[in-house]
Amino acid sequence: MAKQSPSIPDSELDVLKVLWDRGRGTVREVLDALKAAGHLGKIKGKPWSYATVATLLDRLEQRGLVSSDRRELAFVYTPTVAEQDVRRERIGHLVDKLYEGEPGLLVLHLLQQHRLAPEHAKEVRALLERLDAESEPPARG
Amino acid sequence: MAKQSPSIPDSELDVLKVLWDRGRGTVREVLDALKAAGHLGKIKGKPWSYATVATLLDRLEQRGLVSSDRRELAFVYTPTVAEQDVRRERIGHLVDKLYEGEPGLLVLHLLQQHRLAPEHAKEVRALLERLDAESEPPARG
DNA sequence: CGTATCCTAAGACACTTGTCCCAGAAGGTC
DNA sequence: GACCTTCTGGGACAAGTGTCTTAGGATACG
Repeated sequence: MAKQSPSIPDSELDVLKVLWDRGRGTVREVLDALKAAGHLGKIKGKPWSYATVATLLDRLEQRGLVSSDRRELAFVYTPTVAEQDVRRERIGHLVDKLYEGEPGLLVLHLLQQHRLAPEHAKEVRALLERLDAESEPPARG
Repeated sequence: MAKQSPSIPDSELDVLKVLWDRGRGTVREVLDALKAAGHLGKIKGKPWSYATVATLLDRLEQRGLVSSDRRELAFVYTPTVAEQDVRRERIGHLVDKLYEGEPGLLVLHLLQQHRLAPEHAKEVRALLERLDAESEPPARG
């Protein structure tokens, strides 16, 4: 056993997101959800075919990221990883690749180059203070 | 101008980073730098061969991300994109794919799940206050 | 000149990704 | 039972990536 998460491809991620949003779904349901959301393939620039979604779900299952369960006619797929985890993995990768493993640098860049919604900025400040207080030694004299 | 960068592959990024660090370099220099840094291929898990680095530099040139200039014996490669830009592109992608286009959410996640070095935390707080002050009406009284 | 070096060019090759077609099986309908 | 409809299964195939081999040109050195 080596590594089963060679970074999920974008297309599979799109499928996975639908499952995260809905909890579970069949090929057809995922396809419809994507269409409803106006999703388009990155190469052909048009909505995926049923087969494409099926393949993607299949590959996700091979990666162990979703599990399938046959009910009635169709397989129902359920994610076995949390969005959290995938996000964490992606961030980790990005930070390692482009920010020398320093999440702080990424944060700085985000703040400098991407204007965030004010409510997020507020939350960020609050969170930061909380963390600050925690990590600080109880300044005991 | 649309997008000529269908996301740089990781391997090419590794090469590009060396060029960013050193300003420029030949195949051999990049190779040596990577070896010195203990870099290993992701599939074979061993240091790249000269040819691999050459291929990667070549592909980078095809993408228009580095330019080559023959001096003496060897080609010298120089990056034509700034690390900044690549970082921005990557972040944008990540934010779009996993954070509904909200950089603020990413920041929040980073702060919650990745402990950052205290000096970065400090900088972040400072930066945030500055931004805050700027965007706020100069409530001077 | 002959040989050891180092460089480039060209391409090979396996695996991954993006995308889809088609032949059947399973179930419903009259 | 003959027919749809919807699913699954099993490829297929072009591009993109990761990695290397091989052949050959230029340089350097005795």
